[in-house]
Amino acid sequence: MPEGPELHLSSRFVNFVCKNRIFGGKIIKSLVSRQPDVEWDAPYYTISAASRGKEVKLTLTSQPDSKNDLLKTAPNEKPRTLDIIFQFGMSGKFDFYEAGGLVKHAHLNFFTVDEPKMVLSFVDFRRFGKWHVGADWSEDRGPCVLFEYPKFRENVMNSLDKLLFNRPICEVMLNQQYFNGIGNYLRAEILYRLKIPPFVSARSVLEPLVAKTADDTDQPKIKIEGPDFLQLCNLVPLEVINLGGTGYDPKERGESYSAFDKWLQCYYQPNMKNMADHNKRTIWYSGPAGPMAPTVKVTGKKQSRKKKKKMEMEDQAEIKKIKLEEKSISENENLKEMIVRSKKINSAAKDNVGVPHVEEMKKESRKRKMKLEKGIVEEKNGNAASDFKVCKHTSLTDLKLSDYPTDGTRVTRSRVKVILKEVGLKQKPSRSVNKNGLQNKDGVTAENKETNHTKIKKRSARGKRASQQK
DNA sequence: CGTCCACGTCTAC
DNA sequence: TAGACCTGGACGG
Repeated sequence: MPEGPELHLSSRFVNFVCKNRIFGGKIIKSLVSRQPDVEWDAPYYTISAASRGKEVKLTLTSQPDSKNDLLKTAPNEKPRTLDIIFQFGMSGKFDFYEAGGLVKHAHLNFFTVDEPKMVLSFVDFRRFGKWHVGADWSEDRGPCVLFEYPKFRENVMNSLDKLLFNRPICEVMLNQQYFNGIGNYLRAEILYRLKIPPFVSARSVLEPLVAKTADDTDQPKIKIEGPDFLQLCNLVPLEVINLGGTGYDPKERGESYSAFDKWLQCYYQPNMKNMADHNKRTIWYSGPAGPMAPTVKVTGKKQSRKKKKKMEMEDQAEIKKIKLEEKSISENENLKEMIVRSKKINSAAKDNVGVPHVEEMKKESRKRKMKLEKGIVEEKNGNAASDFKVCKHTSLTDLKLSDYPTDGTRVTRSRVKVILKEVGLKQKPSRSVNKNGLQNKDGVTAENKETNHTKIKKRSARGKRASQQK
C-alpha cells in the first residue's frame, strides 16, 4: 500500500469505517510484533485518522460512558486523546472486518464495542511497518508533497546548497526529509512526465526553478509550459488519489487496481528501461539514464551484476565445500595438507582480499564449532521444538496463537525452519500446481490467474533476455 | 528446491 | 554502501 497516496487513502478508509463507531477494551498487539504496546485504558473511544507524507496518524478520543450516563464524569472534563503514528513499511495497511478472529499478519487491533463487533487491524505481512505511541509526525520527515505543497516547495528551494542535491535526482527524490510521500513508483512517474533522465544531479533540475519562483511578476515567459518538477511531485500523487481505488496494490486485483495499472506510464512497464540506482533500488525510465548513472564497470574485464553475484555464490559454495572437507581432517593431520587446501580456498575466492592462511582457517572452524554448540545450548534452554509446538505447521504465518511461546521468545522464520527440520517435517510446497503446471488449488488456470503485474514482469524479462542476446 | 524481487527505512562496518 | 529487518510470489533447475 505504501507511498504518499496509499497512506492518504488508508487514512480516509479509517475515517470512513470508524465513523460513528465506539471502540473499547484492550488494544491487542500480535505476539510477533516488535513494536510498542498501546496502553489505553479509556473504556470507550473513537478513532480518526490523518496522513502526512508516508505517515498515518490515528487519534483515539475517549468517550463518556453512554450506558452509565448518570455516572458520567464532571461535564467540564475534556476527552482524552492518544495519537499513534504509523509508518507502513513495504506492506502495511489497515483492514476493518467482523471480529470473528484476526486476519493473518494483523499486528495491532482495535475492537468496537457496538454490535456487530468489528476490528480495525494494522496488517503488515513483512513487518517493516512501525508505530510510535503518543508521538507526533516524525521531525526528520519534510512537509507532505500532497497536502503541504507550499511548505514542501519552500523546504526544497531553501536547501539547494546542501551537498545532498549533488546526487542524482532519482535518488534525492526518495529522501523523505525533502520528498515526504514520494516512493519508488512515484519517482519514476514524475521523472517520466518531464523526460528528466534519472541520473542527472538534483541541483541541475531544481536550480532553474529558483529563478522561476522569483520571476513571478515580470517577463511574460509564455506560460504554455506545463507544471514544473516540484509541482508534479504534488500533482502526480494527487492523480493517484483521484483514481478512487486503493492505489498501488498489485495483490488487490480487480477494477480498482486495473485503473491504477492503466494509470502507470513508466513504472514496471514493459516498454521502459530499468536499472538499479546506487541504493540498489530499481529505477524505471525511458531515454538516457543520465551522466551520474552507476557504472557496473570494475577493473579490467566487465561483468554483469548477476554474473558477478553468481560467481561470488559459486566461490562461497566452493569455500564451504572445501571447509567441510577440512573439518573431516583430523587435528593432527599434517599441515601440508591444510596449506594445500588453504590455497584452494584462496583460488576459489579469487579477487577476495587477503590469503586466508592456516591460522585463520582454524579460527573459522573454531567459531563455527562454537556457534554450533551455542545453538544446541539455546535449544536446551527452553527454545526446544516442544516449546513451539510447530510440528504440524509449515510456515511462520500458519502458527496459531496457542503455538506461540509464552516466554516472549521471538519466533523467526529461520527458527521455524530449523525446528521443522529437527522434527523431520517437510515444508509445504510453495506452489500448489498440478502436474500440468496449469492449475492451482482453486482450480483456476495459472494463465487466468496471472495478474497484469506478473504479465508485465514476464514480458519485460523476455525483453531483457532478447536485448541481452543482441 | 533455490534464487530473485517487491510500494521502505535503519545501523553498523 | 552493504546488510538487516520480513514474507511470499514468480520462476528456473
